[in-house]
Amino acid sequence: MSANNVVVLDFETTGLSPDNGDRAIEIGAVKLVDGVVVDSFQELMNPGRRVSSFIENYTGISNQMLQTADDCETVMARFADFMGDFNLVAHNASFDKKFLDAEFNRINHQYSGQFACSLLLSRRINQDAPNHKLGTLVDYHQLPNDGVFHRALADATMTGHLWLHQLETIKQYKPQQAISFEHIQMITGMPKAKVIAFLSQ
DNA sequence: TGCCAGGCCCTCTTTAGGGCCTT
Repeated sequence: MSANNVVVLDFETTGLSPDNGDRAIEIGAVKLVDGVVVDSFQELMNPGRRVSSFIENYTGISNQMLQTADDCETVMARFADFMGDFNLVAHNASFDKKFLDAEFNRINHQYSGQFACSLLLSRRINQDAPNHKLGTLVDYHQLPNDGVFHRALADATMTGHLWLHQLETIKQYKPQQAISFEHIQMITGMPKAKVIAFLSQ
């Protein structure tokens, strides 16, 4: 499957670990088909308990905003319809996958898409970046943004731009080759030190 | 009461420790 056809997603959550009782409070996503945004998704969801002041300040999502939101199960069912069987991209995908799996488990939903991680890809193909935080990479690559950070759709949209930029970077090394999703996963799974040499072959 | 994430990756490594990322 082409790496240009993916759903790029981002969660805002009550904390770092669903194993510690944390829940999703917002999901945002963009659907890329042939490298173009054809659809987007953003919904707040009520986790059934108050979020900390740290999370309110970090995300700008207040307890008041969540009071009127649908519950997580309702929103995640709608998101399941949105993402379908698309492959998935996230920045530090291990984090978003943990929450996607935990929330989908609650509604007994299975999905077939595979995850790719723009953070791990950046560490391999942009070793000169100051660091690999999403905000830093948006500045470093001069990617489009509206100045909003730590909201789900804004972060998912910026990650989408980063992903497409990364595909272009790989194409410079492999101009004759169609870049597949499996190709990205292979590169990401390679030892970091060997990646540039591999791309230059 | 006291606890509080986890996978990746580098190095002063592998019988380990700590920084980077995500909220």
